[in-house]
Amino acid sequence: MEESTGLEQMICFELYAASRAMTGLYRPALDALGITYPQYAALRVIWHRGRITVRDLGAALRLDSGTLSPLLKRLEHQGLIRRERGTHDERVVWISPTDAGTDLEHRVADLPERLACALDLSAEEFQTLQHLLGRIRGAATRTI
Amino acid sequence: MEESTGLEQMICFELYAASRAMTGLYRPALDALGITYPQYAALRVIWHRGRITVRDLGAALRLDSGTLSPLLKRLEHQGLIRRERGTHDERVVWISPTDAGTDLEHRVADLPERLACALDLSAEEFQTLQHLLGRIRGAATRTI
DNA sequence: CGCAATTGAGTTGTGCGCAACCTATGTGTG
DNA sequence: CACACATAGGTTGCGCACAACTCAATTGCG
Repeated sequence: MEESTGLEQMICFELYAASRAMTGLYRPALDALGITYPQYAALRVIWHRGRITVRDLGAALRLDSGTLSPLLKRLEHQGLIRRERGTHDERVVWISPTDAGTDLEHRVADLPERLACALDLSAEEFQTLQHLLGRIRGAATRTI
Repeated sequence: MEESTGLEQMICFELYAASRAMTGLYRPALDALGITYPQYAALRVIWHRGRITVRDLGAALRLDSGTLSPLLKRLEHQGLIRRERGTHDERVVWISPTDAGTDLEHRVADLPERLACALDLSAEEFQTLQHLLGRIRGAATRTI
């Protein structure tokens, strides 16, 4: 029996700790590929869309340009993505995976499933969690 | 209908986004008090225990000394906590709230309830979420 | 006792997250 | 057309997280 810390009843803390625990679960696999967890999340969206603006990527990840600009610069330096100024509207920057980036996609194809297994949740629990997290995110972002 | 991003099915991403949304929900209230969310989490434990070593605080928050040392130094500079070298074992540092720190506790007493309300979850959903997050954290930390 | 191994805290370096601000480009209105 | 305004992306600064490391104090074992 652990000593009480007064945090047990705080959903916010559970969320914060669970989120960090989860990225820790991804870390060994991602370290081997030379990318971080937020970089991986960004790549998932880029792979899925094929070609996306920094703005839309930020909307998908809920991250602003202050976070994304340096992150994308690092992915570009690693040769995983390409950045091109839009020709029609020169304010926008289009992101797309390079060949090396697409290659990486195939090497991590089984990662989500492997790690979902590690969590040992039933399909039903999984769905419940997803629903509740969505509602939290909705409520929290709406209030702002 | 939003465009698909390929992240919908990834519980890890929902967790990551929900956690950030939640700290964003706390931000206005904590900004007014001049503390950050991790500082607030640390203070909750310190208030609850009255007196705690850096080691035990780290175990409660799942944070290492690399994160806690500078965080505690900032709380000390703000006059909210005291740091004292242990007399019996001079390696350990004991953390305790100052009068100003205890005062702050009273001013945030209603914060968890206020923010729990903003989430608009039923008591049952709340409990389900707590249980599932606990299992995730357990599974993720056990695997390491 | 003497010395290797362990432990507790701190430091350094890297990469987020986010606020605040900047610049360039585009849009809308009179 | 001119000028205010909005928008896209970038920069700076600060505070986490976490790995890797240092150092001092303590413990354990022959």
